[in-house]
Amino acid sequence: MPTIYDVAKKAGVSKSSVSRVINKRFEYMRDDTKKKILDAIEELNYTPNSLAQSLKTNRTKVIGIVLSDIANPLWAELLNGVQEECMRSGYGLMVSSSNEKPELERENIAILRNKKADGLIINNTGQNQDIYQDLVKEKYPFVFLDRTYQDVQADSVLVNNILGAKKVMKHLINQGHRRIAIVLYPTENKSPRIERLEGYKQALAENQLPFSQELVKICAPIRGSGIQAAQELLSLPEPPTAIFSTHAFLNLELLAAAKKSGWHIPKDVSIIGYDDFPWVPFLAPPLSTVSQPAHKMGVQAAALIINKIKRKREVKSKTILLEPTLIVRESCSPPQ
Amino acid sequence: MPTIYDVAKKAGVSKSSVSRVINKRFEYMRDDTKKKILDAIEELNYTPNSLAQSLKTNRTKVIGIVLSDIANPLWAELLNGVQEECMRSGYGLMVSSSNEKPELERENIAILRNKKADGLIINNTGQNQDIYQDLVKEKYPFVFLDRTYQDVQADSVLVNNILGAKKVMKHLINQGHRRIAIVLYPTENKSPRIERLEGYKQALAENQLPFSQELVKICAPIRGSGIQAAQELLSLPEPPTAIFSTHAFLNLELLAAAKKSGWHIPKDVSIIGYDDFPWVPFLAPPLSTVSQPAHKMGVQAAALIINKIKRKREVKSKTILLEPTLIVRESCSPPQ
DNA sequence: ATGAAAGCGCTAACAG
DNA sequence: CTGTTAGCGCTTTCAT
Repeated sequence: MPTIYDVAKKAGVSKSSVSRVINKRFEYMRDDTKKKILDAIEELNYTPNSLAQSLKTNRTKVIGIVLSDIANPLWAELLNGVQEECMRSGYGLMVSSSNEKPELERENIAILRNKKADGLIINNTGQNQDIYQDLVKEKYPFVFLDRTYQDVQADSVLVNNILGAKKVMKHLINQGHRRIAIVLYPTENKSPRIERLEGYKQALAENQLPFSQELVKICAPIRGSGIQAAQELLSLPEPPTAIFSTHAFLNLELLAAAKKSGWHIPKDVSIIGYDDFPWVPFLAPPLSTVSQPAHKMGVQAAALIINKIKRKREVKSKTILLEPTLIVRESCSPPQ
Repeated sequence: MPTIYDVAKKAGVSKSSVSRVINKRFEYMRDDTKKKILDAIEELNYTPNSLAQSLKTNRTKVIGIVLSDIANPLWAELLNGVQEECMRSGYGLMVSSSNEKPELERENIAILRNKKADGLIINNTGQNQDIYQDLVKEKYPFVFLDRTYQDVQADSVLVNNILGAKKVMKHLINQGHRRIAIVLYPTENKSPRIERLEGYKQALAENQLPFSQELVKICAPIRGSGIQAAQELLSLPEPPTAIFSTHAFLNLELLAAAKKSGWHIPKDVSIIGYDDFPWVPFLAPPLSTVSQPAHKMGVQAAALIINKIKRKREVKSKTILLEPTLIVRESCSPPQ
């Protein structure tokens, strides 16, 4: 690989001049030297060594993202948006996944920092407050994605989960449902989970419906827990007429439970889920869901962090709150 | 951030000794100096600057992956495997997606190379032979993932697509189907597409069934083309009794066509698809599909490239061929 | 068993 | 307008 020195030699100038060309500092440069250098670069097929540049300038033009669960197809869409925006701005993207494990999140953040990512997008596990605080303290640029963390003063790109839950509840209540259950994973400081539950509660209160603890099912974060939850709900003396699923995995487990137990959806019980995907219209039955703008979230998060990297000056921390959309299909009907 | 010099000063030794500790070259080091240095590192909370290390050693401990379409959920699973293996070996992972566009693939590979990724995993678009050749010529370590490229002598991690197609065909033929259609995207040098079609043809030949061009539907790589293909097939004077879909997106479009046109699957036509996901059992009807070991593919590809990076010596290029599995559900039945 | 010194490829004062 | 110089933080001979 040719170096800046080779170019300088071939063009008959100093390295400084070549460096000026690389960095487009043409202000005081004569056109003919510029041309000589450009020609030499062309001829040698030279590209600056970004490692050397980064060492010198302390900027890598790489951002890192820590996902909580890369297996969730929502993130695939989101990653697409992030990657798009990165390319647009000439940034590279390092990806990692914590699989909801706090230790892995720590490790991933450490790796990304060690590789000198200019900034981080963090879909936090909610279990590493000290690290998030450190980042703030050291003014390491980062944004929270999809999940915020209350005691940490940082930029975030979020979807309004209270609103999402309320849209769900409004739809069900309008259909005449009065006993509505919610299934969710343990909240564990994860803001979307907390807020969806909160939206559920608020909607009940606003409609003068009683809150009943037995209709709130916290599912262990393992496969199959949603099936059991559904079965328990439907075995209640006074079972719910509708179930609000707060997670894409749980959506499927509710369908599995119905299949297993022979319930008809929506005749026996209405189901409404979270997260929409291209295959959701073809499920049995086509599921009504809350759709989140994943791609847009990705673009915005990337744009935000890149912007933050560029102008390092203290800006008041900013939250971008996107709106979810309720998509009505055939999995809900008025209760019998 | 403390540098190696700070550690040396605090420990009262030279930078060389600190470097030896960082790189675990303890052979000739007295235990007490080792301890002094370790203590200083601890105390200062020092981590070596990986940019400086990389500049010196020409290794970044980063690998890059170029996906052809990050939106396909198959890659989410695969990425998970890649990322796992990367962490295990202490490698960072840079991700990009070409969205099947050759120019984007070029650009992504260029970016990854510029960032000095030690090796590349390429899910190629099949349209950039010159670049793949360059990589080989320059001995830049890379492996092809899921798609190989015939004229390029490189390592690959693949799934046996001929076998996949044959398993599909065997299942259908055993059920009594004689007119079986295949829908696919333009082959465009993409080995899985070529091979699935090839497997289809071979299976016909081996079972003394005629090959009929009208039963092969090449769909434009845009949304909705599969719907039209299905409608054309079913409007044939002698329509197929079964359709083999070779792509996860087309699976859904066939279901959409059925829904739109009121066909019952499998009564009116049997459908069998490619790629299995957690939601496939809940589709209407539960789709029989070919399942590919995506996670395993990711792990193997990462392991292969990391291995290749480590021992640079010329090794004969290696292909790992994994087996797909046919999962039978309810979307196929003997023809009427 | 340890240190001195050169240099990876680049940028950025500072001179001139 | 352009070149000289001094590093960025590390590794690696080569001495001792």
